[in-house]
Amino acid sequence: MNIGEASARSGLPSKTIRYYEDIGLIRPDRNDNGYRDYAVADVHKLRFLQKSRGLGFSVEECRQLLALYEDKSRASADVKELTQAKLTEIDRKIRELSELRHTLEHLVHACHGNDRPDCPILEELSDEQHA
Amino acid sequence: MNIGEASARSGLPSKTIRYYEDIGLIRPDRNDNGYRDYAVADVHKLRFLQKSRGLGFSVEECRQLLALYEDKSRASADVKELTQAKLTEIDRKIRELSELRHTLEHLVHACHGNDRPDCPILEELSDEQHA
DNA sequence: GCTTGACCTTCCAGTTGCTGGAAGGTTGAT
DNA sequence: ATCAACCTTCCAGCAACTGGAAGGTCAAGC
Repeated sequence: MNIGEASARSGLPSKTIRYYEDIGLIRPDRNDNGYRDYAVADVHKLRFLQKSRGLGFSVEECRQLLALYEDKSRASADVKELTQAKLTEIDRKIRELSELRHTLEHLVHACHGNDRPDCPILEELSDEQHA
Repeated sequence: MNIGEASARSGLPSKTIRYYEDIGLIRPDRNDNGYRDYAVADVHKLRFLQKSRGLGFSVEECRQLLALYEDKSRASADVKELTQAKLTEIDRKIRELSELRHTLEHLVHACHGNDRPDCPILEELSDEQHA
């Protein structure tokens, strides 16, 4: 499929997809006319990239995550260690998002308007992290 | 407190903290010697920024989130709408992180080495998102 | 009191990760 | 055949830092 369809299916702008090719994250085929030709597997990788980038992983981290999937020898200790590190990071992010969610809910439901600055939202958030 | 301590307490590099001041996210006092002087509340904001940036929110989104906290009139419909939008976004991020976590666990425990490319990890991830 | 080292300051340049636009080729429909 | 809607490369610009130079401040030790 052409880049336009890959874009539509992955949720990434064509520009970004070409950029990801530039930096070696994906390697689509080329048609005789010079157009890029994306396989379904490429779209899966692009969706994966779209999500992991949106979740605050750097491009290099995304490269590692993709490598985890592609690495033939991913049963190795190295790969398991890296994966475990990423799992820990993901758990932390989930925890932080839950805290952020709690904070915003608190803002909407509990602190409507006039009880600030007694409303110690950011303090709470910080304290939780300190603990 | 000086920027060094604010950095240590917030987890943000001093460089980044100065940058956040440049773009108007925080406004620390200045001592007579010209040094920036951070209050505890500033550190809370910085921690907040450190987290929300790491969770994939843009600086502009972080500015909105901070504004939600600071806005005197945050009981207004506008603010509630924005907050609700952010809550939806946070829920999506949490869901995506959970999927990513599932994928990685699958990589470590189920697909050790030789059962690829039958192991349809990215396909799964994509399908879940399609649904 | 003077030096040393660890702070702090500003400013400017470089990097990462896109993003927009120009200039031009391809394709499919009218 | 021409028109719109694709695609191509290339180059410039923006967002969000990041590093380094050049220099001021401060507390400790001699």
